[in-house]
Amino acid sequence: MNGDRLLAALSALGNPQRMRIVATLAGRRQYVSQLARELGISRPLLHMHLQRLEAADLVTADLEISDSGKAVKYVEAAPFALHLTPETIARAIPTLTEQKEQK
Amino acid sequence: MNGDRLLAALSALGNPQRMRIVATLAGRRQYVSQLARELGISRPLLHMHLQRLEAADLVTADLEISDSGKAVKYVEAAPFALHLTPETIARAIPTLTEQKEQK
DNA sequence: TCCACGTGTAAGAAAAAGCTTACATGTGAT
DNA sequence: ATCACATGTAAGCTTTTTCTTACACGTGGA
Repeated sequence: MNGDRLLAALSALGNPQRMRIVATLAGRRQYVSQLARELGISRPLLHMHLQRLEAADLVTADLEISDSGKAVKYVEAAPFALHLTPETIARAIPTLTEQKEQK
Repeated sequence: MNGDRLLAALSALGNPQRMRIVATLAGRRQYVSQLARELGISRPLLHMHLQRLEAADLVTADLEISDSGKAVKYVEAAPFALHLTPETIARAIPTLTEQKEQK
Protein backbone atom coordinates (compact mmCIF):
# COMPACT_ATOMS: atom_id res chain seq x y z
CA MET A 1 0.00 0.00 0.00
CA ASN A 2 1.25 3.44 -0.96
CA GLY A 3 2.02 5.77 1.92
CA ASP A 4 0.41 8.85 0.48
CA ARG A 5 -2.76 7.03 -0.46
CA LEU A 6 -2.96 5.38 2.93
CA LEU A 7 -2.60 8.75 4.62
CA ALA A 8 -5.28 10.23 2.38
CA ALA A 9 -7.63 7.38 3.24
CA LEU A 10 -7.01 7.55 6.98
CA SER A 11 -7.26 11.31 7.29
CA ALA A 12 -10.44 11.18 5.22
CA LEU A 13 -12.01 8.51 7.42
CA GLY A 14 -10.84 10.11 10.64
CA ASN A 15 -13.73 12.53 10.76
CA PRO A 16 -17.18 11.84 12.21
CA GLN A 17 -19.11 13.37 9.33
CA ARG A 18 -17.18 11.47 6.72
CA MET A 19 -17.40 8.24 8.68
CA ARG A 20 -21.17 8.62 8.65
CA ILE A 21 -21.18 9.42 4.96
CA VAL A 22 -19.25 6.27 4.11
CA ALA A 23 -21.45 4.21 6.42
CA THR A 24 -24.58 5.59 4.80
CA LEU A 25 -23.24 4.84 1.36
CA ALA A 26 -22.14 1.29 2.15
CA GLY A 27 -23.72 -0.77 -0.62
CA ARG A 28 -26.33 1.86 -1.34
CA ARG A 29 -26.07 4.65 -3.89
CA GLN A 30 -27.76 7.97 -3.32
CA TYR A 31 -27.70 11.39 -4.92
CA VAL A 32 -26.04 14.30 -3.19
CA SER A 33 -28.95 16.58 -2.33
CA GLN A 34 -30.98 13.72 -0.89
CA LEU A 35 -27.98 12.47 1.07
CA ALA A 36 -27.48 15.91 2.57
CA ARG A 37 -31.07 15.88 3.80
CA GLU A 38 -30.70 12.40 5.26
CA LEU A 39 -27.58 13.36 7.14
CA GLY A 40 -28.96 16.71 8.23
CA ILE A 41 -26.05 18.73 6.90
CA SER A 42 -25.84 21.48 4.28
CA ARG A 43 -25.20 20.52 0.69
CA PRO A 44 -22.03 22.63 0.30
CA LEU A 45 -20.62 20.95 3.39
CA LEU A 46 -21.46 17.51 2.07
CA HIS A 47 -19.94 18.46 -1.26
CA MET A 48 -16.71 19.33 0.50
CA HIS A 49 -16.58 16.06 2.42
CA LEU A 50 -17.38 14.06 -0.70
CA GLN A 51 -14.49 15.67 -2.52
CA ARG A 52 -12.16 14.51 0.22
CA LEU A 53 -13.58 10.98 0.10
CA GLU A 54 -13.44 10.79 -3.69
CA ALA A 55 -9.86 12.04 -3.69
CA ALA A 56 -9.02 9.17 -1.36
CA ASP A 57 -10.89 6.70 -3.58
CA LEU A 58 -13.24 5.80 -0.78
CA VAL A 59 -16.31 7.00 -2.63
CA THR A 60 -17.17 6.94 -6.33
CA ALA A 61 -19.41 9.41 -8.10
CA ASP A 62 -21.59 9.13 -11.18
CA LEU A 63 -23.14 12.11 -12.85
CA GLU A 64 -26.29 10.92 -14.57
CA ILE A 65 -28.86 12.65 -16.69
CA SER A 66 -32.22 11.54 -15.40
CA ASP A 67 -35.13 10.73 -17.75
CA SER A 68 -36.44 14.22 -17.09
CA GLY A 69 -33.17 15.62 -18.35
CA LYS A 70 -31.89 16.88 -15.02
CA ALA A 71 -28.31 16.23 -13.99
CA VAL A 72 -28.12 14.13 -10.83
CA LYS A 73 -24.93 13.04 -9.09
CA TYR A 74 -25.00 9.63 -7.49
CA VAL A 75 -22.37 8.68 -4.95
CA GLU A 76 -21.52 5.30 -3.48
CA ALA A 77 -18.90 3.78 -1.18
CA ALA A 78 -16.02 2.23 -3.08
CA PRO A 79 -15.33 -1.44 -2.18
CA PHE A 80 -12.16 -0.71 -0.25
CA ALA A 81 -10.51 -2.97 2.33
CA LEU A 82 -7.69 -1.63 4.45
CA HIS A 83 -5.91 -3.80 6.97
CA LEU A 84 -4.21 -1.67 9.58
CA THR A 85 -1.52 -2.99 11.86
CA PRO A 86 1.75 -1.44 13.03
CA GLU A 87 3.47 -3.57 10.38
CA THR A 88 1.29 -2.60 7.40
CA ILE A 89 1.80 1.02 8.35
CA ALA A 90 5.53 0.54 8.67
CA ARG A 91 5.63 -0.96 5.18
CA ALA A 92 3.76 2.02 3.74
CA ILE A 93 5.90 4.71 5.34
CA PRO A 94 8.86 4.54 2.91
CA THR A 95 6.55 5.77 0.16
CA LEU A 96 5.28 8.70 2.15
CA THR A 97 6.41 11.82 0.30
CA GLU A 98 4.57 14.28 2.51
CA GLN A 99 7.55 16.35 3.70
CA LYS A 100 7.06 20.10 3.55
CA GLU A 101 7.26 21.40 -0.03
CA GLN A 102 10.87 21.38 -1.16
CA LYS A 103 10.95 24.65 -3.14
CA MET B 1 -15.81 -2.17 16.98
CA ASN B 2 -16.91 0.86 18.94
CA GLY B 3 -17.57 3.97 16.87
CA ASP B 4 -15.83 6.43 19.12
CA ARG B 5 -12.75 4.28 19.49
CA LEU B 6 -12.60 3.67 15.76
CA LEU B 7 -12.81 7.39 15.13
CA ALA B 8 -10.09 8.05 17.68
CA ALA B 9 -7.84 5.49 16.02
CA LEU B 10 -8.43 6.76 12.49
CA SER B 11 -8.03 10.42 13.28
CA ALA B 12 -4.87 9.58 15.22
CA LEU B 13 -3.39 7.61 12.34
CA GLY B 14 -4.46 10.11 9.70
CA ASN B 15 -1.48 12.34 10.27
CA PRO B 16 1.95 11.95 8.67
CA GLN B 17 3.92 12.49 11.86
CA ARG B 18 1.88 10.02 13.82
CA MET B 19 1.99 7.48 11.01
CA ARG B 20 5.78 7.69 11.13
CA ILE B 21 5.79 7.38 14.89
CA VAL B 22 3.72 4.20 14.80
CA ALA B 23 5.85 2.81 11.99
CA THR B 24 9.02 3.53 13.91
CA LEU B 25 7.63 1.87 17.01
CA ALA B 26 6.39 -1.26 15.23
CA GLY B 27 7.88 -4.10 17.25
CA ARG B 28 10.57 -1.88 18.69
CA ARG B 29 10.42 0.05 21.92
CA GLN B 30 12.24 3.32 22.33
CA TYR B 31 12.32 6.12 24.87
CA VAL B 32 10.81 9.48 24.06
CA SER B 33 13.80 11.80 23.87
CA GLN B 34 15.71 9.39 21.65
CA LEU B 35 12.68 8.88 19.43
CA ALA B 36 12.33 12.62 18.98
CA ARG B 37 15.93 12.80 17.78
CA GLU B 38 15.43 9.90 15.38
CA LEU B 39 12.36 11.51 13.88
CA GLY B 40 13.89 14.97 13.79
CA ILE B 41 11.05 16.63 15.68
CA SER B 42 10.92 18.54 18.94
CA ARG B 43 10.23 16.62 22.12
CA PRO B 44 7.17 18.64 23.14
CA LEU B 45 5.70 17.97 19.71
CA LEU B 46 6.37 14.26 19.97
CA HIS B 47 4.88 14.30 23.45
CA MET B 48 1.69 15.77 22.04
CA HIS B 49 1.44 13.18 19.27
CA LEU B 50 2.16 10.35 21.67
CA GLN B 51 -0.68 11.48 23.90
CA ARG B 52 -3.04 11.24 20.96
CA LEU B 53 -1.77 7.78 20.05
CA GLU B 54 -1.94 6.51 23.61
CA ALA B 55 -5.46 7.85 24.01
CA ALA B 56 -6.41 5.81 20.94
CA ASP B 57 -4.66 2.73 22.34
CA LEU B 58 -2.32 2.57 19.37
CA VAL B 59 0.78 3.07 21.48
CA THR B 60 1.61 1.92 24.99
CA ALA B 61 3.95 3.66 27.40
CA ASP B 62 6.09 2.42 30.24
CA LEU B 63 7.79 4.71 32.68
CA GLU B 64 10.88 2.94 33.94
CA ILE B 65 13.52 3.87 36.43
CA SER B 66 16.82 3.01 34.83
CA ASP B 67 19.66 1.44 36.80
CA SER B 68 21.16 4.88 37.21
CA GLY B 69 17.93 6.04 38.82
CA LYS B 70 16.75 8.25 36.00
CA ALA B 71 13.14 8.11 34.88
CA VAL B 72 12.85 7.03 31.27
CA LYS B 73 9.63 6.61 29.35
CA TYR B 74 9.55 3.82 26.82
CA VAL B 75 6.88 3.74 24.16
CA GLU B 76 5.90 0.98 21.77
CA ALA B 77 3.24 0.31 19.16
CA ALA B 78 0.27 -1.61 20.53
CA PRO B 79 -0.55 -4.81 18.60
CA PHE B 80 -3.69 -3.42 16.99
CA ALA B 81 -5.40 -4.79 13.87
CA LEU B 82 -8.16 -2.76 12.25
CA HIS B 83 -10.01 -4.04 9.22
CA LEU B 84 -11.59 -1.19 7.36
CA THR B 85 -14.33 -1.66 4.81
CA PRO B 86 -17.53 0.29 4.16
CA GLU B 87 -19.35 -2.44 6.09
CA THR B 88 -17.16 -2.48 9.19
CA ILE B 89 -17.49 1.28 9.35
CA ALA B 90 -21.25 1.08 8.94
CA ARG B 91 -21.42 -1.37 11.83
CA ALA B 92 -19.45 0.98 14.05
CA ILE B 93 -21.46 4.10 13.33
CA PRO B 94 -24.43 3.36 15.62
CA THR B 95 -22.10 3.64 18.59
CA LEU B 96 -20.69 6.98 17.53
CA THR B 97 -21.70 9.47 20.20
CA GLU B 98 -19.76 12.40 18.77
CA GLN B 99 -22.74 14.72 18.19
CA LYS B 100 -22.21 18.27 19.41
CA GLU B 101 -22.71 18.46 23.17
CA GLN B 102 -26.41 18.32 23.91
CA LYS B 103 -26.65 20.93 26.70
C1' DT C 1 -42.26 33.94 -16.48
C1' DC C 2 -41.44 32.05 -12.23
C1' DC C 3 -40.83 28.31 -9.05
C1' DA C 4 -38.83 23.95 -7.55
C1' DC C 5 -35.19 21.05 -7.86
C1' DG C 6 -30.69 19.48 -9.30
C1' DT C 7 -25.64 20.95 -9.78
C1' DG C 8 -20.98 23.72 -8.49
C1' DT C 9 -18.16 27.14 -6.12
C1' DA C 10 -16.31 31.34 -3.79
C1' DA C 11 -15.72 34.07 0.43
C1' DG C 12 -15.21 34.54 5.12
C1' DA C 13 -16.11 33.22 10.04
C1' DA C 14 -15.18 29.93 13.62
C1' DA C 15 -12.92 26.16 15.56
C1' DA C 16 -9.38 22.81 15.84
C1' DA C 17 -4.84 21.09 15.05
C1' DG C 18 0.04 21.60 14.66
C1' DC C 19 4.28 23.50 16.19
C1' DT C 20 7.82 26.43 18.79
C1' DT C 21 9.67 28.52 22.65
C1' DA C 22 10.22 28.73 27.30
C1' DC C 23 9.88 27.16 31.85
C1' DA C 24 9.56 23.57 35.51
C1' DT C 25 11.17 19.16 37.98
C1' DG C 26 14.50 15.29 39.00
C1' DT C 27 18.74 12.34 38.55
C1' DG C 28 23.90 11.25 38.12
C1' DA C 29 28.51 12.66 36.91
C1' DT C 30 32.18 16.27 36.90
C1' DA D 1 27.51 24.01 42.16
C1' DT D 2 27.08 23.17 37.49
C1' DC D 3 26.34 20.42 33.49
C1' DA D 4 24.05 16.82 30.76
C1' DC D 5 20.18 14.25 30.22
C1' DA D 6 15.62 12.54 31.30
C1' DT D 7 10.70 14.04 32.14
C1' DG D 8 6.15 17.24 31.77
C1' DT D 9 3.48 21.35 30.53
C1' DA D 10 1.78 26.12 29.61
C1' DA D 11 1.45 30.00 26.40
C1' DG D 12 1.02 31.78 21.99
C1' DC D 13 1.56 31.82 17.03
C1' DT D 14 0.49 29.75 12.55
C1' DT D 15 -1.86 26.84 9.64
C1' DT D 16 -5.50 23.81 8.44
C1' DT D 17 -10.02 22.21 8.75
C1' DT D 18 -14.76 22.80 9.23
C1' DC D 19 -18.94 25.13 8.30
C1' DT D 20 -22.31 28.83 6.71
C1' DT D 21 -24.01 32.06 3.57
C1' DA D 22 -24.52 33.61 -0.84
C1' DC D 23 -24.14 33.39 -5.59
C1' DA D 24 -23.88 31.01 -10.18
C1' DC D 25 -25.94 27.80 -13.93
C1' DG D 26 -29.42 24.38 -16.08
C1' DT D 27 -33.78 21.66 -16.37
C1' DG D 28 -39.04 20.72 -16.23
C1' DG D 29 -43.60 22.07 -14.97
C1' DA D 30 -47.42 25.34 -13.46
